[in-house]
Amino acid sequence: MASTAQQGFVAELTRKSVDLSRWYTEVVQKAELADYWQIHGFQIVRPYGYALWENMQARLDRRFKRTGHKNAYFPLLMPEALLSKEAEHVEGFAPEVFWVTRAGGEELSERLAIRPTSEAIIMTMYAKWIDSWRDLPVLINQWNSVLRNEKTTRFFLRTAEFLWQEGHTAHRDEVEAREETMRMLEVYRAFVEEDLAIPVIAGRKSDAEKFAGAQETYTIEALMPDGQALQSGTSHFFGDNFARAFNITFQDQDGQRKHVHTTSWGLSWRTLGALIMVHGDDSGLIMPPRVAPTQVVVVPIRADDPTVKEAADRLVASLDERFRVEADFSDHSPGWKFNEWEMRGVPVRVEIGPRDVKNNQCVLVRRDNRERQTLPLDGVADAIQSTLDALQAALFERARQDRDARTTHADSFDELAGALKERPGFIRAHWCGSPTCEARVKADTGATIRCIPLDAPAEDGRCIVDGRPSRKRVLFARAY
RNA sequence: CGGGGAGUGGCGCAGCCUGGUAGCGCACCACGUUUGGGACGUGGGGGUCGCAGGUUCGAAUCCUGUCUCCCCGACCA
Repeated sequence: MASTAQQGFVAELTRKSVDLSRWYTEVVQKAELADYWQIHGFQIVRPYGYALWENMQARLDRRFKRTGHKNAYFPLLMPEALLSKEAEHVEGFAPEVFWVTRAGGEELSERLAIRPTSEAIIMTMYAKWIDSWRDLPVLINQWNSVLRNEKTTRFFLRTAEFLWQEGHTAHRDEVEAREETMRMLEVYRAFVEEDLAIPVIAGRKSDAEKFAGAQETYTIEALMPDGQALQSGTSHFFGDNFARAFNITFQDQDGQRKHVHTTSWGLSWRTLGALIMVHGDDSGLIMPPRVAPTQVVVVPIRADDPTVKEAADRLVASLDERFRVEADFSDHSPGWKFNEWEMRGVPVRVEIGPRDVKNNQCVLVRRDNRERQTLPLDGVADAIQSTLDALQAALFERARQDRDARTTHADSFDELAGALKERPGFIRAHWCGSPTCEARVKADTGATIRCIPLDAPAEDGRCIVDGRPSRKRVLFARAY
C-alpha cells in the first residue's frame, strides 16, 4: 500500500499532464535546480542546475571554437550616452534597463546603465580596435549575465538577471556579415537539436518582432508541450546601423574608408527551461545525456553489506573515466533513491545489491521508459554508452513527433483562432507581410508570428487577415 | 498599472467568524527494526503567528495603516 510519504509526493508533484505550469515550478525547485532571491525576479541557480548550464556552455563553446570565435569579457556598466547612441536600440530597451545613479554615497553626474545586452559597450571598443581591412573580421563571444527589469518572471524562462552568451562580430562587407548571421543561426540549430534534443524551426523574424536596432533577426523556435512557442536563440544582422552609430570604420584595400557590417547572436539559459519542459514527464526531469549533470547514478541496495559497498565502489571507479557518474550511498531507502534520481532526470541508473554481487552483475535502468536490463559487470560501460546514445536519440524523436503533432495549417483567420483554442501549437498560415495584419492577429488571438521559416516551400495563398497574396506560409503561435 | 488571493517552525497548511499567549502533515535529530520502487516504531528539537500602531485584564484571532508574495489581465526580444 502507498505510504503517506508516497501519497504526499504524488500530491506535491502535480502531474505534468494536468498542469505544465505548476509541474514546471515544482520540478525546478524539488530537483534543486533553482530558487528565487527575495527581490522578485532574481534567480539563484543551485549546483545541480548550474552543472547543467556548464555542460551546455561547454558544448556550445566547442562549436564556437570550430567557427573561429574567441571569448572575451566586457564591462557590466556603461554610461547612459553609450546606450543612447543607436536610436532604435535605446528605445527598445529603455523600459527594461536597470540604472546605477549613485556611487560612494554621491549622485553620479551621468547615470550608468547595467547592460541589458552589450552591443553598445562592445561596439565602442570595436571602433577603437578596427582600422584596416586586415583587422577584420572580429569574431568575439562573451559569456556573461545581463539584467533586464521584468514584471512577470519564471524560473529560467524570464528572470531579471540571466546568464547567456552574446557573440558580436564585425565584417568587411554585407555579404560576409550576412553569412555570419546565418552560420551562427545554424550553430544554434545544431546545438539545440543535437545536444539538447529539442527540435526547432529556424526562420526570420517579422519587423515587429526583430531585435531593437537590427536590420534582420533570425531565430530558432521550439514548441513546448502546452503548445506555446519558445524563442531559443537569435542571430541578428545589423548591416552598418551600429557601425554608423558608433563610428566603426576601416580603410579597405581600395583605399576607401568604409563602415563595417556587424552581427550579434545570443543564447541564454532560457533553453534550459525549454529542456525541462520538453523532456520532463510525470516523474520529473529527463536530462539529455550529452548535457546531463549526472549521466549515471549508481544506487547500491544494502550498502551496509561490505561486499555490496565494495562492488559499488569498484563499479563507480570503473565508470568514472567515461561518464559523469554519481553514487548514492545515502541512508535513504532504495525506492526513495530511485524516485529522487528520476526526478533529477539522470538518464541511466545502475542498481547493485547482494543478489548482483553474488552473480557478478548489475541492473541498468533507462530513465525515459524505465526499461531494465540485468547485465554482467564486465562490459557494462559499453551497455551504458549505447543506452545513453539511444536515450539521446529517443528524446529528440519523441519531441519531434510531439511538435509535429501540434503543428497545424490554417487557411483563414477563423481557422487560426480555432486551432489556437482546439489544439494550440505551431500554426502555418499565409501572411501578406503587413504589420497591420500581424498586429491584428496578435490583438485578437494572442498569437504572434514566431518566424518566417527558412525551409517553408513556396506556395501561393492569401493572407488570412486581409486576403492579399502571399507566397509562403509563416509560423504563428502563442509564445512564452 | 487594473482585478482577485495569501502572509502562522525548512515546506505545505489548520486555527481567526464566536480573543484566553499555537497545532497538523512532510522534512529534521536520536535509538531500534528495516532496505530490489518514496519503510516502520518510540522518543525529541524547532515558530510566538509579515511589519507598525490601536482596542482589551489578555490579540495569530478584532480595528487602522503598511510591506511583501502569488494568480489573472496589461506589458515584455
